[in-house]
Amino acid sequence: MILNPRPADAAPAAHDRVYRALRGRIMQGDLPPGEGLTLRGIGSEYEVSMTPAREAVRRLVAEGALTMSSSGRVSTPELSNERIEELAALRALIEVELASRALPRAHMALIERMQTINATIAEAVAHRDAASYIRTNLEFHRTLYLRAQAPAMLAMAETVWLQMGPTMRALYGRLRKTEPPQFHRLIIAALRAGDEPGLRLAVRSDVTQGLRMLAS
Amino acid sequence: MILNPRPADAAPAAHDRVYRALRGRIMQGDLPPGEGLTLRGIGSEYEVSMTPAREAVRRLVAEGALTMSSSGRVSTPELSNERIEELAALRALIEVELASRALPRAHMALIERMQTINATIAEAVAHRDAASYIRTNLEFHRTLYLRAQAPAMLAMAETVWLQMGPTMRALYGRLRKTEPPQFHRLIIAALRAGDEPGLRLAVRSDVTQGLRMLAS
DNA sequence: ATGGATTGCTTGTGATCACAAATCCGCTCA
DNA sequence: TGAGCGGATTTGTGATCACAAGCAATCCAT
Repeated sequence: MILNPRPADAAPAAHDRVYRALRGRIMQGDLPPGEGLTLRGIGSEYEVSMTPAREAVRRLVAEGALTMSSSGRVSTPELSNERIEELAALRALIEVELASRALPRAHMALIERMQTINATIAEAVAHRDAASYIRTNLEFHRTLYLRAQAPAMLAMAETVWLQMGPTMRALYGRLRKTEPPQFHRLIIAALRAGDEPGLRLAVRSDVTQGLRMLAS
Repeated sequence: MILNPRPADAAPAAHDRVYRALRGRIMQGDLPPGEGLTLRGIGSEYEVSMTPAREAVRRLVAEGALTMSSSGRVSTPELSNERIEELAALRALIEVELASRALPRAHMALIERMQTINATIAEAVAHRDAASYIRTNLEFHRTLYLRAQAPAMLAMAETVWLQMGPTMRALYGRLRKTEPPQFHRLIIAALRAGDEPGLRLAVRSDVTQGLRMLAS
């Protein structure tokens, strides 16, 4: 029997490090829509050659986090209103299902953790910190969905988040008077009550909420 | 004004050609689950160097069509029953929505085209041709979903198909007595009648049908 | 002064190479 | 007979280079 087959603490591959860094920045809205990226630029920024930069970018393009022109230039996506509506509908479909599957396994410790995260969100809103808001909001949802024990669905949901990242920043950034997340309280209340229809409605409302900002 | 800015008929990039070829083979079940692939092997098979082969493989891994071990070895995925259930549930969620959105735009020519495809499926079943069955079955669904005018959703659905490709082959391959697709007739009938609830049920049934083969 | 061609720089693509790690094979020894 | 071990080979990773296409700023002609 092999004693130590795990490269767990080994240095992660360069392309993976670059991928994770870029992915994090995109998902939490660090990059505005339409931002152009170059392989050599990414390479020098993370002190690697073009090869790992290319692989990280390719992976993000495959996930829809970046778009690639016919000539190979990559940039953050500028989503049309129709595409935003589609992505919101996908979020509603997948996340309602995830929440529903998580409900039977949601015990008190989880609900309290979500309440803590929700308090952090309220802080971010008060400080007009868009990046912190987006990041903590995603953490709120992910905390719940992890309990669904459905990794493929969660991966799909994260892919959708990733695609909306730059646009979310643009939306929340231009927003002046933001109210604390009202639907998060409904989600927590439904979890407490074990109310599945109420939970589905609350999640759907929370996810679809951002759409109304498009009309502004 | 530039007269001819399109590289439409230009030679597609090598990595893209390799990607499409591999993707097609995976989606229609040419490769069994657990099949190992090597970059140099792919490169020599398609007469390219390792670089395009690596990019094609990376892209497929990002889409879940291939799995990558911690040491970087790639192979077609061997799905657990839990994962298959998840993917089937995702298909049900997304494809029911796609069908629902396509329904108002489904005119007679489309329905007739689907009926033609369905006849081809029956032939494939009669000849025990698993690859042809899978390919034509996907064409049946894609023909309908294209009418939904929802490219992001369709891309998600195709990603799920891709992940199930090798497993589908294993499932249909071991199947002896196959009946022609019963639910496809229900789908067509619901389209004709403009019956949205019936369409949703028929699509959900058709998508979930394959799950029963797991119990065998 | 303005429109259009052209030159030079930037950028992505693909090939090749060096290297380290993992895998696989046969061998040895208990 | 079988488990552990050794080296040879295979394999992925990352860097570098040559090349062609793209893009932009410039320059010239009208």
